[in-house]
Amino acid sequence: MKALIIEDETQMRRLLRMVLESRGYEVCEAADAQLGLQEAAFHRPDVVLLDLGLPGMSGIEVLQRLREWSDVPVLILSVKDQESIKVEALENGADDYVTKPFGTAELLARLHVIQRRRFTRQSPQIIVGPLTLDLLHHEATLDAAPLKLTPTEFALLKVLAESSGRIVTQNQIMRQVWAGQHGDQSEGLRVHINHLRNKLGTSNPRIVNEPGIGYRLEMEEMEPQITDTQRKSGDPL
Amino acid sequence: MKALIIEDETQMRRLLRMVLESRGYEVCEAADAQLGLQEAAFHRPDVVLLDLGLPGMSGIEVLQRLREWSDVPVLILSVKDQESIKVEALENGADDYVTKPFGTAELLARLHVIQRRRFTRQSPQIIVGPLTLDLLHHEATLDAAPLKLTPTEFALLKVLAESSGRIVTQNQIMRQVWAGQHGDQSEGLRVHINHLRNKLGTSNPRIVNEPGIGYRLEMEEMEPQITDTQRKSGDPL
DNA sequence: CGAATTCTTCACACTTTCTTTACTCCGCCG
DNA sequence: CGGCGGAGTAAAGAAAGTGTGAAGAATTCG
Repeated sequence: MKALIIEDETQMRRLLRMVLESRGYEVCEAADAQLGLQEAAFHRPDVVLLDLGLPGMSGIEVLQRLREWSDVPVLILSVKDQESIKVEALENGADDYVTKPFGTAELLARLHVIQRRRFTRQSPQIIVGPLTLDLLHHEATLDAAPLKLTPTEFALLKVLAESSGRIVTQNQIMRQVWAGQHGDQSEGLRVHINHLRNKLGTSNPRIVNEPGIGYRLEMEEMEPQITDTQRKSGDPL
Repeated sequence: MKALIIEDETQMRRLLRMVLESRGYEVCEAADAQLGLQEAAFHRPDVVLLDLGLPGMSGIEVLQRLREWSDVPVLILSVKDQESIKVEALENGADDYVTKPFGTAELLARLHVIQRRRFTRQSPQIIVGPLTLDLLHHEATLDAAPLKLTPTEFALLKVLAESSGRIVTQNQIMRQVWAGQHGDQSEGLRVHINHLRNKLGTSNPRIVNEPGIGYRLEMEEMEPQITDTQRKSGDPL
């Protein structure tokens, strides 16, 4: 996943690059509007971060030029918090708008959102936080980095992600992943769960075990709203 | 611009016709699968709206029959919202998918997109790095040097190049390259992949295999992707 | 018709993935 | 404490998928 940063301040460019690369993006930079358009044409990024306060050509104009030939998602960065400028940028085809200074969490979240919006027009996907499963192409990405999954692992993760947050019983998993052949118990399942956990890493969407029942794909760090109604309703199986 | 509606419910047909005609489409209708294929052959529409829930022949089968001789953009209509059905339709050559009930605005927007995509896709050539496929003349060049490809090899490379960088399922390849004939599995595919790899040489656009899934035409070096190695949860931000 | 090209089929070595096995860990309950 | 059942982990064997060369069919073309 390639990201292009169009930003004149070196300091800010370096910060953005670090943030993005830590999430698996391939980053290229441009220090002014002219270079930015060239880089966009050459590298064909999957997302553009555009500063409005560029010297020379205005950010809005860059956006207009870009939109003449590209539909790449564009996230606007600016110190200006005026509504009129937001509106102008969005009307010219920007996908979202972040005001400096901003938190890296917010930046990444908004990046996620705009990429998701673009992508879901293309092919059916299952999205759980930073995890994305492209069912048509059998591709999985975590943050912006591709995840290399075997067919069984993909099918397994798909089952978990389809009902993410809820428990999936071992029987359900066995039936959906190993359709057709039944009879043998969940012996190999634990192994594949283990492989998946390793590939998913220790953070974000985690596969948690509900002893005696099955597994659940859960996001931490989200709103920790613990309600009684939130808990699993009777799963009769 | 002619549109063909293949839909059994009279109510829905009337609605679609109204929506489309209000936008200047020339509309013809078919109430079942058999008629739909006849109409498609006779009127040669520029876009087809196909309901999956037809009596008799399944929508998927209509799509397959249609794809044996036509590249017309097809927009699937269905009440079913299951991901697997979406995938099946898209793998069989559908261009997009709308779930009933839908807003007319969304319908028209998606129609726009798939027609534009067809046109740009049928633009004379596909370019992937140093590789160029001239679809009109069935010629391929690599680094300005002509590539001598057999018809099958060209079709195969075309499928891969059309979604370059992404995985193309073996099913997708089989259906697009050996359209019409079904039944035999990917036996000869491996041989042609091999031939293509030899002709492409060892350098830039490479055909990489995703075991159990399919193939992908990729450029440049892959960034270190996440495999079995553990990821760190601590983000240095 | 014959020759060249192209496609398919097959055999076999090789790689990746899946399953099986064996062991460990942890919480539970007597 | 110590056995028990469910789960996590690692490694080895089994299975499935893939790469490759060559030979025979099918096709095209002169």
